Amino acid sequence: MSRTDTTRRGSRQSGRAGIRDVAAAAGVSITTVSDALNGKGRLPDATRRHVREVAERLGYRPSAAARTLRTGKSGLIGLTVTTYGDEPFTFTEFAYFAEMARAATSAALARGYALVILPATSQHDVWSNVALDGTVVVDPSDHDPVVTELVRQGLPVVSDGRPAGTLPVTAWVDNDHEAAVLDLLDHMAEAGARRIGLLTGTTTDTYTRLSTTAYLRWCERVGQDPVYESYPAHDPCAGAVAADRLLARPDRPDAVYGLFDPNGTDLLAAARRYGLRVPEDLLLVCCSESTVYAATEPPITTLSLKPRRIGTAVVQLLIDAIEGVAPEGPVERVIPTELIVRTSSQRRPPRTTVSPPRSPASDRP
Amino acid sequence: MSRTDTTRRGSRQSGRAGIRDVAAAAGVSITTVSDALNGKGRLPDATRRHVREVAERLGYRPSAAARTLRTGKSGLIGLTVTTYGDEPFTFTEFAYFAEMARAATSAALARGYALVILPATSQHDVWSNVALDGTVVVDPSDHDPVVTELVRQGLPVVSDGRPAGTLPVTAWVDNDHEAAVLDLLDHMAEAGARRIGLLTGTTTDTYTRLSTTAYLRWCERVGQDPVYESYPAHDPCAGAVAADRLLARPDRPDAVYGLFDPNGTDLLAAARRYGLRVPEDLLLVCCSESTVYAATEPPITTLSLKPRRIGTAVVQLLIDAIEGVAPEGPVERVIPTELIVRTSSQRRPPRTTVSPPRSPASDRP
DNA sequence: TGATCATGCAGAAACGTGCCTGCGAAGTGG
DNA sequence: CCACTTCGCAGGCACGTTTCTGCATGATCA
Repeated sequence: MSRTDTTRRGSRQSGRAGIRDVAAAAGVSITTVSDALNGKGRLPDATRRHVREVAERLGYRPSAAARTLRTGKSGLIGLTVTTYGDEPFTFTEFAYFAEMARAATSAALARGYALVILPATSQHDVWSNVALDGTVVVDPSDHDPVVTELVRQGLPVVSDGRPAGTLPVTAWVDNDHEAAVLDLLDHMAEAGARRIGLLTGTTTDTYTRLSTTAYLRWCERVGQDPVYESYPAHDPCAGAVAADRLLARPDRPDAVYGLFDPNGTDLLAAARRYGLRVPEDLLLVCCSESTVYAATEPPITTLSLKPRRIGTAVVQLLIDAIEGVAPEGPVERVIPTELIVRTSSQRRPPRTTVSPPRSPASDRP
Repeated sequence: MSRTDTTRRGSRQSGRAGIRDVAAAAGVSITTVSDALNGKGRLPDATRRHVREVAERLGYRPSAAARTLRTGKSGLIGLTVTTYGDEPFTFTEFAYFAEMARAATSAALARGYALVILPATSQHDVWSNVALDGTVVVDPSDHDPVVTELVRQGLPVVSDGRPAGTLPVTAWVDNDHEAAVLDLLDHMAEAGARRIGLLTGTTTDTYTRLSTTAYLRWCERVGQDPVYESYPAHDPCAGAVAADRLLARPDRPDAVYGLFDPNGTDLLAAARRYGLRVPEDLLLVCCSESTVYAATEPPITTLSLKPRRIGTAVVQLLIDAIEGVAPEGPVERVIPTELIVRTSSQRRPPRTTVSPPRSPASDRP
């Protein structure tokens, strides 16, 4: 009677073996199978081994959907990238995102979670079609609708980038952008820069805003007139144009810091166009994670935001919150930046000649 | 009676609104809500609008887990990267993977699917914890255990890279590696190469094998003795050493093709060490998607495998198979490669002088 | 010897949907 | 006026787990 009930519709209906099939094959109940496989309940080792063996023989894999429905945990976390403008999907366009996403994926897997990459501007379809335990949001805008929707659903949200305003994130991770910019400007000034220009963005995200105000504060402190050009960061052509404008100004700077990844090559090209030598006539620093700048002529000093450490920290905090390990109240974590000094920001480099046969050691540090 | 039954345990038990809450609030049955929201059944527009409005007001989002359990479709597809050796997660180490993953993610989202990146060597935990509708496998090895397990579960599997042996994949996408190598060797021979060397790998994956045999065939055809060095592709240091060995040989080649991404810089460094000028004394080509090689001294000719097109094609085929749009039998799709010719493989370049003020046009084509 | 208790397991209720079945009411043709 | 179709919607089962509750059985103890 009970046997016919458990095998109600035949054991091979859906092709895959279910927990009922295992129970029938092992001659035990569904409960016993579940307990044996999950290490719960009070079962003698003999039964446990027997059930495990039968499950193995049948190639049983528990249904992730059913488990998620029952337990409320899916083991999936989302990684949201806020796409600029109408661009379809600019992820990995910048090396920062690629590095950060890689570290986040690794960190998630190490703790038994899988990571799903979702653009913020995606059709709502995809968002509600995947069961998430929590989400990492990259650079959320003020009053971000995605974030508010997620917290309304009761999901923990950790942001890469200090949230603007009163955005109710569970935790956030960021660099100290202001300190980084101040430090970097000091570095250029020490290298002999008299008037430092800035290549910045027109967007209002936290990174752009903090970096720009830090620049303005620094200018005020040292008594220099600000010299900067802004452009929409998502448009690479606009970046090249802005770089050109900056060097075409009557009050042309003798050093420039570019906030975005492609600014280095753009500024280098513009400098060549105006016959400016780097670093003799123009000091150059840009914020980038790209390895390209180790191989340019000359190599360009970059500010690294340490995306790997950020990606790892963000995921750790998120999983802590999901599993309830997190302390009370919002958590903030600041990751130090690193200035990778290369030729472009040293007015008196070790070798100022354009030596063709460089030593191999200088290529692979 | 029926009302108390539907709201059995109170409507606010789990915090989120369920379909029952919507039904109760709208004064209709669960079936009607489901039909109204999914556009099924026969309902007058008035009821449909009313239900949609109530659902919107309550902020109702259907449970992805429940829907997956019911329908059997999760809207998730996996992207497996076969990690080399014990390396934790070499994904995006090579630009090829990064580009391919990005294109795959985009293509999946465009069709309403989300993409999960999973390493093949991960603990089985993660694999069975996420409900996948199908999987993309990158460069599966012969008799790949992951692939066989997946097809045993009845999931469609599409591979990037022609499967070796009788691996039962649903479809595959690949370049014509043999044709690409033959074409590329011809190109170098036309540029004046007399003896072309090869930097290859010790692994037995399809890409390495096909490329190497194509090289050997070409050598036989033109009557040249093969000159090659092999090394484990996952070890960057080994690559540098192998490049050095190749140029240190008594029968030193006057042209080299490197199969892997970092080979270009490695060979360039080795050439400098031996005082060889590129391209005057040594022609250089390597297979890479990295933009670094546009900016090296000199710029290096690369073979692009078009990872974006591959990533897109792979996902399209997979989703076709999932949705049953696919034709009978295995599908094969060959993506053409592209040889990006730069200075390193042209013995008589347009400008052979090291002109300092290059024209801006040459930087941004 | 009867009461108490740990042990080993089975029953069954959820979890939140989708969809098949079916039932009353309203319209329609003879 | 009756059979018959169509419309509009409700009931209820099933998806495959986890887990709470509970029931025998043998062991232990007063």
